[in-house]
Amino acid sequence: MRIATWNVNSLKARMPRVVDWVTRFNPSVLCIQETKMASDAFPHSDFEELGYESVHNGEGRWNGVAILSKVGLDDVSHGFNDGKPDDPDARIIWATCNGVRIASAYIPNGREVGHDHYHYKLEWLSRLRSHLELNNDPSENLAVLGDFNVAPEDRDVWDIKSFNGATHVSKPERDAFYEILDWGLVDSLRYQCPGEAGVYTFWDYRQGSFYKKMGMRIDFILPTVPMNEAMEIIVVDRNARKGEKPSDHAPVVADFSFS
DNA sequence: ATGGTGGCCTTGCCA
Repeated sequence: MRIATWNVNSLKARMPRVVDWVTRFNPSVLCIQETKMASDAFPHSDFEELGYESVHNGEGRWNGVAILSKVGLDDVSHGFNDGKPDDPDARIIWATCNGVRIASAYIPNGREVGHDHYHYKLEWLSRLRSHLELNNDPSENLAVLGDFNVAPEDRDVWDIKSFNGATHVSKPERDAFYEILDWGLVDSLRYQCPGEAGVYTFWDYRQGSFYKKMGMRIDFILPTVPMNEAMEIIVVDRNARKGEKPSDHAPVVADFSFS
């Protein structure tokens, strides 16, 4: 079972790249973030032609998350089931594919430390942890995939000194990220590459960041401990950041073999 | 060189 996540930064603008990537990598499940697309505009039929069922939680101009699957797409839900008011943004969608509970998540950016949006980000991460506690079990096959907008360690950014006082690396954000892992999820790329630095999933469009290797590792595949045991390989396809009209994020893709 | 890009549509805001 091949599972992937990709923040496409507008599915409308990225559709040719997404179709090309899906055709070549043939994932069983692809989690997409930042569709920036209204619900009625989602190209379900184009994905159906490629062999995928699809579900989308969209709002239009911003955010928007989707799951494509070749291996079933059941028990779909949007947002959090935690007894609190609905999240106003379309930032997470859940489905069960081949017996694996999957989430495609786009965590708020935060904008600036101390900004209202930063507090919303911390609250959002806390709600994700609560949702998992209330609705799931860490012994099941489950994976949260997506753009977390958090770099958990200093080596997950190109130069920590450039991030003094910045979002994505602040202690409250990192603590909130590790609170989610502490429920029973594994940073699977870090697990496979415990000694690596310079493995990134995002490079800003500005400043020629990609060519200068000024990246950040902020997109993750986070399986439960038992599911992580079934992982065979995980890679970042940084080739997807090259060429014509790339997203500013690269896909992360992992293979799992369930006995 | 004190800005750089890209995407959306609210031609400013967001990342």
